[in-house]
Amino acid sequence: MKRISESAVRRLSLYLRLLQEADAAGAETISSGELADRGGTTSAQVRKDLSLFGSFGKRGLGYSVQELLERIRTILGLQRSWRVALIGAGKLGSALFSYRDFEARGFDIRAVFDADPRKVGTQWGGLTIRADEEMVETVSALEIDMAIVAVPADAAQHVVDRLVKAGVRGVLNFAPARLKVPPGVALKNVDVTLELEGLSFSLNSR
Amino acid sequence: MKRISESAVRRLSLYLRLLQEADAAGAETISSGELADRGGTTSAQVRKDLSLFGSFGKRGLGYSVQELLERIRTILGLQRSWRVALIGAGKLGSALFSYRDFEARGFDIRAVFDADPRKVGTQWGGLTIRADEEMVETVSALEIDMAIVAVPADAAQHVVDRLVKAGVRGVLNFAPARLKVPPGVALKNVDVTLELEGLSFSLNSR
DNA sequence: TTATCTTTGTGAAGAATTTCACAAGCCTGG
DNA sequence: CCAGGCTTGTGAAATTCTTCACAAAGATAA
Repeated sequence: MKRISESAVRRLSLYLRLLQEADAAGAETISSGELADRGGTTSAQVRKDLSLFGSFGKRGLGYSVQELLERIRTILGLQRSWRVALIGAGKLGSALFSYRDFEARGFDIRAVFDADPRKVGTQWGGLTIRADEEMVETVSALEIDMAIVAVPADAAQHVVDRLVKAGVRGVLNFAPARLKVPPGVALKNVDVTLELEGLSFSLNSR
Repeated sequence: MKRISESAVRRLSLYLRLLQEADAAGAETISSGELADRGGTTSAQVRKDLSLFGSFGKRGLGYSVQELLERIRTILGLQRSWRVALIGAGKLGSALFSYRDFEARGFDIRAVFDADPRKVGTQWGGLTIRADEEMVETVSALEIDMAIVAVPADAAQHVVDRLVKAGVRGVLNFAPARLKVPPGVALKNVDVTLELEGLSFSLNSR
């Protein structure tokens, strides 16, 4: 299959959200133009993105909201739910954990780890925080698919190495560090400082 | 001046971090190849990125770490510090507020707002949480440059409208919503669900 | 000094992504 | 059934981004 660019995937994810809104608003069908307006892109872009995976629309009418929802869910692999581990029970970890929107979208946090012995054993909404040392064993046993890393930068690589050893195949990293993962493991970074610096650049060059 | 792509700016921001690490490790000079290895890109890319702004290196030797640090700081607008408002004193807001790395990088949180009357008046590390209603007045008075929006999706547009009215020129949005801002206001989105869905896509297509 | 090694800066080539533009298809109203 | 109005799907063009490849220049060693 043709290679799909990262930006195309992001946009699909965005369309999914827009479709859910349209669905909640009771829309039966939606056109590429409407999706484009709401998503801040162009109708040609929307159609090209979708055409990478098939032709889902009806000429003259647009796309069935229900059908397109289902199609994009399938494309993104969201028909199933994913087992997620959260590493780091600090403030950020806590914020992410209680952001229960994840669950609604099929990302199911099944385990939480922290390096701090004082936190280990604490209950977080039905889960017991475990020690980092247990990570490899527990993550394997629970068949965790992906992990969210919310630890300090200097601990991140070590954590990721453990996760990889435990068979995790995707990592979402919040630590401001460039992590190394072997091929076959997907890695995404969220770096807030970097975003702020991007804003700084924009504000600076006017 | 030539248009600079967003990806180039992100990479500059990354080089800045790598240079700080190199500096801390005592390096005097660094080559495009070393930067590329550490940053996960290519040496040609590094040189192209830098050449957008001038020629800072010495052939045969590389770049002076100190000088390049300074140059990139200038390019990104980080010689000055920026006045930042944080909107939303929930878990995420709290995590962001205590992430004091921002301050070290010149992003100075000067005001915190929340819609919940029970939180208003609370002290957060020297700052008093203010009511949303005060936003326009206070943000103008404090000459806030940019804002971090950490409120629920359905409140985000309203918040941003207020911020724009108050003269804010950059917004970093954490709410899962597509926000509208007038031209002249920079907007960046951090959307964790979208990143997770990107991972889901990767794991799904193997 | 000269030969060799390294690394930059940059046109030019190549690849990827986005936009254009239009034929073809479907719907509605008459 | 036909005409008019929309909207898709998609080659082709345009644009943007990345990689190549090499001359030029500084460093080093003898």
